Amino acid sequence: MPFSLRPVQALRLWHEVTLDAVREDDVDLSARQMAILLTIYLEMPPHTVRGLAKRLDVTKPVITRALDTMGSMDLVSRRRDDIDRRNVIVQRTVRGSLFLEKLGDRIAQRIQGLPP
Amino acid sequence: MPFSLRPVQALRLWHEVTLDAVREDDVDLSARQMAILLTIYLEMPPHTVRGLAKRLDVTKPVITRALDTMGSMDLVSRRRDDIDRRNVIVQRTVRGSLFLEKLGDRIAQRIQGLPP
DNA sequence: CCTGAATAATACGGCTCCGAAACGAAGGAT
DNA sequence: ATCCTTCGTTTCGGAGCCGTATTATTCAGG
Repeated sequence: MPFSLRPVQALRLWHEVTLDAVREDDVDLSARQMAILLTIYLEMPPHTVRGLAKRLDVTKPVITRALDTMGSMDLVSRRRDDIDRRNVIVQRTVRGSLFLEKLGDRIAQRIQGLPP
Repeated sequence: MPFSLRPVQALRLWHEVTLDAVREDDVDLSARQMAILLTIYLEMPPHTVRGLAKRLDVTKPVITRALDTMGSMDLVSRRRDDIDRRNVIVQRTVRGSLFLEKLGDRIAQRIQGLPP
């Protein structure tokens, strides 16, 4: 039996999780940055700038800048591809893993508390 | 029986919804802006700058700036409180309602498609 | 080699956003 | 009328981010 949720309940879930994140995290990521981060951590590697740009349907500089910012926050890291040195491989970090782990726990916890 | 979800499944849900939003919407809201918008639309009015700042645990200029930006996007509107003219009342707009309605539908739809 | 394609990064002008501090307008108390 | 508080906004220097266009590096094919 699939779990279903009215849109307004879904919005409340989103609201609670977002509110928690704003209050407890020091980082304030945009939707684009969050999408990039989640793609890197959830989808099959390798991740390149071009691939991410295509996946999100945004321009490449958007990805480069987001990686600059999140790299300086130590949420992701970059290295050159040794096989094709034009490519940049985007990699996970310990801090990024912890950040998303916390987010996942928050969402799961909030879903648990929803009306049946 | 409460619906439960592993954190990694919860993250996948978040990922899919965020990815949809990035690809289909022209607006790219930060977590703070989204939290403000959802608070305005889901919680009991009236909403003031000070109240929102307290709710999100951020400074007042953060709220003012976010309202500037989202106001120019026609996602929210402001008017003076006639009773206490120091206050500013934050109000919903048609476009904001449509935006969040779309988001709620997206989340509900993605939850439906999750493994049981 | 040399040329052309592909990749990521950068330059640009313009806008948003930051936290801390100062500001003006309005209300409350006496 | 005069303080004092409250509220939202603005200012400041510094930083991030936008899309478009350009650059540098690398690869692939003749």
